[in-house]
Parts: sequence; structure tokens; C-alpha cells
Amino acid sequence: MEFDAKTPIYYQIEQYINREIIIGHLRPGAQVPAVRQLAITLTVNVNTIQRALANLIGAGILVPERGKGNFVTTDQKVLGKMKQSMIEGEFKALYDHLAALELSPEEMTTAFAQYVQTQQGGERHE
Amino acid sequence: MEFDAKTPIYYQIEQYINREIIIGHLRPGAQVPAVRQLAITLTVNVNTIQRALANLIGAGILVPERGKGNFVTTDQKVLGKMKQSMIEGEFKALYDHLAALELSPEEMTTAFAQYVQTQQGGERHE
DNA sequence: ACTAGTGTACTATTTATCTATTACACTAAG
DNA sequence: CTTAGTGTAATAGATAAATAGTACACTAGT
Repeated sequence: MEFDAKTPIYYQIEQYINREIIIGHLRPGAQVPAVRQLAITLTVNVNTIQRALANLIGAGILVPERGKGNFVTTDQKVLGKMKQSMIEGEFKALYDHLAALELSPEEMTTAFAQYVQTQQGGERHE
Repeated sequence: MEFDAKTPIYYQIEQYINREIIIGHLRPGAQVPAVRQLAITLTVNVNTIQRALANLIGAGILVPERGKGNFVTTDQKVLGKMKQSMIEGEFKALYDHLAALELSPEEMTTAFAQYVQTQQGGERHE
């Protein structure tokens, strides 16, 4: 996996797992891959995985069972809040930065719409 | 100034100065505030300011003149590229994350438009 | 019991970031 | 020439993030 060098890896892993849950690759009640397996998959140290999972456990998103593994919570309230704050966070980051560039709300939406357009046709991956 | 704890301060200062240039608070040829002054204003160490400025100088956005100060370049080509990459970078971050959430392009634009709407009425700052 | 697969804990080491402090070099004004 | 204002360099120390490696604890299947 590719990481942004300017943000902590453990944090990026938290986001990644959250996304996997939102998408449905990890369903409520499902077991998260073993820490040692995740470490290999994400080419990262076990301790870094552990730190990310610890945060997710603290947030109630994952539920640990010693000797068995970590499992996605079945608490829909927790999952709903997580999804909400994930998306809101993404939007807020862009909104704040564009606001700092003194773009009007209309300019923001149209500019972003235009960008999405450019990504449509030109999705070349080499 | 407020900094995000999860990204290097020097990098956030680079972005901040870029935005000041884009907005027009710092015009081409204008002198950037003195490093010691910036350190006080941004409540940050001089070395951190220096590191940010060094990167901007390396990018050709700022031009240093020993004993006099740092000045915004008058090279419109450089400034144009900077502005372009700043905005593109913002858009790309949101686009990639929403794509990871498997949103369609239409959903992205409408969802962001809706978010901007919510920011319209509710801009309470207390 | 044994074993393989889980999570968990701990220490040590490296690297990047940030701070603090001091010193030096150049420019312009008096 | 002196001084105040600039940038610049260099050292030392503190903290956070990530790695490496080892060890321990619990669970389930044999």
C-alpha cells in the first residue's frame, strides 16, 4: 500500500480500515485480517498495525477477542457515526482550503464538478 | 495560527504562504514578512519558518536577497503552476477518497454541493 | 498435552520534526 | 564605522513515529 509521507502511517491505516468497512469489504461482525497478515499486506511493522487497531478499538469500531481476533462491531450507531464523520471530514478539508482561497460557494461546487469531469475521460493508468 | 497535529508544521506554513500569494495578500515582487516576525506571528520556531521558506525558494516561488529579505517571484509561469497544483491537489485528495468509497462521479458532485449548502446557512463562529 | 493461530506487551534503535540558542553575513541608514 | 534589520548556519536536546525483535497470553483443533 502507498502512504503519504507527511501523515502518520497508523492514521492512514485507520482511515483505510474505515473505508473498507464503509464499502462493505469488511462487514459488521466480520473478522479483520490478523495483525501479522495486515503487517505483510500493508508492508508495515506489526506495532504500527497494532497502534491503528488500538485506536479503532478505542472508538468502538473494532471489538477485540483475545486469542481469536479483531471483529467489526455490529453496533450500527457506531458505524453510522463513523461513516458520517469520515465523509464530513473529507468535505470539510476541501471546503476550508477553498474558503481560504476565497472561492465563493458557487465557484467551489462548479470547480469541483469540472475537476471530476476531467477525471472522467482521462483515467489513464500506465 | 492553528496547525493540524498530524502534518508537519513547515509543510502547513508552505501551504499557508502559497495561499496568501494566490489570494493576493502577497503580490508578485512583494517582500515576505521577516523570518523572526513570521516566527512570532505563527508562534513557531525560526528554524521551522526557515525550513518552509527554503522549500518555497527551492521551488522558485520565493526569491531570497541576503540582508534584504525574501520576495515573491514575479515569474508568472511559476506562480501559475503553483496555483494550479495547489487547487488540483485539494481536488485530487477528495476525489481519491470518495472514489475509494466507491461513489460515482455524479454522487461526488451532488454530495459536495449539498455539503457546501449546509455550510451556507450554518456559518456560526463562536 | 501439544500446536498453530490469534492478540498483546516490552525494550531498543532509528529517523523526522520541532525547539532553543548562538553565531555569522549581508544591506541600508545614520 | 556603527547600528538595526535582514537572511543563514550550526549545534544540541526533546518528542513522536516507525522499525526490529522477543516474549507472553489466550483460543481452538488435534
